[in-house]
Amino acid sequence: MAFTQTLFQIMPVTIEDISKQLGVSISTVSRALNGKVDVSEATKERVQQVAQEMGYQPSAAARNLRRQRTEKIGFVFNTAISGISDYFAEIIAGATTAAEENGHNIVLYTNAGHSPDELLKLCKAREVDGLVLVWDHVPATVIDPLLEEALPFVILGRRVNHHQASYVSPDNYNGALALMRHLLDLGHMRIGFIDRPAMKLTHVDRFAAYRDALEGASIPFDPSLVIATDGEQSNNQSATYQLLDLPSPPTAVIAFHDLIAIDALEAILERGLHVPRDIALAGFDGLSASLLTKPSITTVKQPLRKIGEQSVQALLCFLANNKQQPIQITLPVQLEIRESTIG
Amino acid sequence: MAFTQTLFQIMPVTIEDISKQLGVSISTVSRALNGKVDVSEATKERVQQVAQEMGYQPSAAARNLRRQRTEKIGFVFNTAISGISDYFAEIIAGATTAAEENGHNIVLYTNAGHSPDELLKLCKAREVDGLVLVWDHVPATVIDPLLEEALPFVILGRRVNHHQASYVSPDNYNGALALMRHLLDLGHMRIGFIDRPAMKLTHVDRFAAYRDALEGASIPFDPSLVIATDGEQSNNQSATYQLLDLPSPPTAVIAFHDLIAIDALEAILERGLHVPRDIALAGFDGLSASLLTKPSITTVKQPLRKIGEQSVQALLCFLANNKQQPIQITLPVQLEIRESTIG
DNA sequence: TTGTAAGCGTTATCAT
DNA sequence: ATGATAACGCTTACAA
Repeated sequence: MAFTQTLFQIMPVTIEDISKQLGVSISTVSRALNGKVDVSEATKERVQQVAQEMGYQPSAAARNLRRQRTEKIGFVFNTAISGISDYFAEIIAGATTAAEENGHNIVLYTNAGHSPDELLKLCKAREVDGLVLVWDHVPATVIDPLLEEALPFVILGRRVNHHQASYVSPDNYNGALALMRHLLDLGHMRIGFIDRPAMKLTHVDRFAAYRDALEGASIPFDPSLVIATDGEQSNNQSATYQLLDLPSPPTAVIAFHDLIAIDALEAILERGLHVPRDIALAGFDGLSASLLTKPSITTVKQPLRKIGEQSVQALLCFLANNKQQPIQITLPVQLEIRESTIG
Repeated sequence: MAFTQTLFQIMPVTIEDISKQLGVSISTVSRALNGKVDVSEATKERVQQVAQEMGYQPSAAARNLRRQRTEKIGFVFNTAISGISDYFAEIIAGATTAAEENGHNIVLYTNAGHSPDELLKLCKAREVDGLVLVWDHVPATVIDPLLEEALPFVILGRRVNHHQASYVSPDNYNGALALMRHLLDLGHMRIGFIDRPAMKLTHVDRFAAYRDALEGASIPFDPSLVIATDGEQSNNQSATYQLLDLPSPPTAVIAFHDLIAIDALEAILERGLHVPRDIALAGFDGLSASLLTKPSITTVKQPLRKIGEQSVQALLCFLANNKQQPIQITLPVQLEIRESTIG
C-alpha cells in the first residue's frame, strides 16, 4: 500500500491501473472513458468514478501515436517577432483562442521558417497536425514541397498566387484604395509613397491601389514620388527626406506600414514642418503605436485577431475533412482617420 | 512499384521501410540512425544514406511515447496577452530562441491558466516536459499540487515566497529604488505613487522601495500620496486626478507600470500642466510605448528577452538533471531617464 | 456487454 | 555487430 502510494506520485496512472483496480479489461476502461455506446451504464460510471479518484489523465504521447494526430497546430515564423509585437500578439491571441476552443494548442517555431529543410523535417515528423505560416512571402518553391507532404497548411496575413494554397489575408488593395481616396478627397494632388517592395504581393496590392486611385482621379503617375525602403529606421527617414527634398515635394505621404510612418513622422517634424498642415501622413496596419504619436497617425486597421482566428479555423477545416478544397480568405480592413491627415 | 510510390507520399517512411529496403533488422536501423557505437561504420553509412534518400524522419509521436518526453515546453498564461504585446513578444522571442537552441519548442496555453484543474490535467497528460507560468501571481494553492505532479515548472516575471518553487524575476525592489533616488536627487519631496496592489509580490517589492527611499531621504510617508488602481484606463486617470487634486499635490508621480503612466500622462496634460516642469512622471517595465509619448516617459527597463531565455534555461536544467534544486533568479533592471522627468 | 489481441513507430534489452 | 522481442499507453477490430 505504501508502495502504491509512492509510485502514485511518480508514475502517471494508466488505464491498466484502472482496469486492475476494477477487475475489468483495459479495453472496457478505454471504451468507458471515451463514452462509447457499447458499454453498460453501470461500468461506465464505475470506471469514470475510479478514474477520477485515481487522478487519471490519458497520456498524450500514447494517444498521439495511436490516433496519428497531436491536436497541435504549428505556427512557423520566418519574421522576427519582436519589433512587430502588436502584430504578433494580436494574431497569437486570436489563434490560441480559436485553437483552444476546438481542443487544439499552438506550437511556436521560429527556426524552421529559416530553412525549407527544417520545415519539411517538421512535416515528416508529424509533430503537429497542420501549419500556419507567418512569412513575409511564401515562394512556390516552398509551397509545392509542402503540398506533397499532405500536411495541411495555411498562409497567414498574405495572399499567394497559387490556387492549391490556402491563406487568410487582409484586403490590402481596398485598404490602400480607401486611404488614397481619403487623401484625394482632402484635395491632395501630389501624394508620396514610401514603398516596401520586398513584401511582394502585399506591395503589389497596395501599390496597385495607389496607382489606380491616382488614375481614377486623373492624376498622372509620377515615379519620383515613390521611394523604396527596406524598413530600417535610417532608410525610412532618408526616403522621407528624399520626398521632402523634391523640387515639387508631396503634400501628403503614405508609408507602406505604420512603423515606417512613425520614422517618417519623426523626419518630417525634425524639418520643422507641421503635420498635417504642411504635409499629411498616413500608415498602414493599425498597430497601436500609430495611436500614441503626436499627432496620431491615420492608418488602415487590419483585423489582426480575426486573421489569427480564421487561419486556425481554416486549418481545422482541413483536419476535419481531408477532401477540403483550398480556402482563400480576404478580410476587410478599416480606414482609421486620425490627426496626421485631418488635424 | 507504382503502388509503393503512391504510398510514399501518403504514409511517412518508417524505420521498418528502411530495414526492408536494406535487408537488415529495424534495431540495426534504429541504432545506426541514433549514432550508437555498436554498429559497423559500413552499415551505419548505408542506413543513413538510404534514410536520407527515402526522406525518413522519425515519428515524433512514437519517439515521445517511447522516450517519455516530448521536447516541448508549455507556456501557461493567465493574463491576457494583447494589451501587453511588448511584454509578451519579447518574452516569447527570448524563450523560443533558448528553447530551439536546445532542440525544444514552445507550446502556448491560455485557458489552462484559468483553472487549476486544467493545469493539472495538462501536467498529468505529459503533453510537455515542463511548464513556464506567466501569471500575475501564483498562489501556494497552485504551487503545491504542481510540485506533487513532479512536472518541472518555472515562474516567469514574478518571484514567489516558496522555497521549493523556481522563478526568474526582474529586480523590482532595486529598480523602484533607483527610480525614487532619481526623483529625490532632482529635489522632489512629495512623490505620488499610483499603485497596483493586485500584483502582490511585485507590488510589495516596488512599494517597499518607495517607502525605503523616502525613509532614506528622511521624508515622512504620506498615505494620501498612494492611490491604488486596477489598471483600467479610467481608473488610472481618476487615480491621477486624485493626486492632482490633493491640497498639497505631488511634484512627481510614479506609476506602477508604463501603461498606467501613459494614462496618467494624458490626464496630466489634459489639466494643462507641463511634464516635467509642473509635475514629473515615471513608469516601470520599459515597454516601447513609453518611448513614443510626448514627452517620452522615464521608466525602469526589464530585461524581458533575457527573462524569457533564462526561464527556459532554468527549465532545461530540471529536464537534464532531476536532482536539480530550485532555481531562483533575480535579474538586474535598468533606469531609463527620459523627458518626463528631466525634460 | 466484455475480453483478447493487434498495432501505432520507436527504443532498449536481451540473446546470438 | 546484428537480430528478435518486449515495452511505451492507448484505440479498435474481432471474438466470445
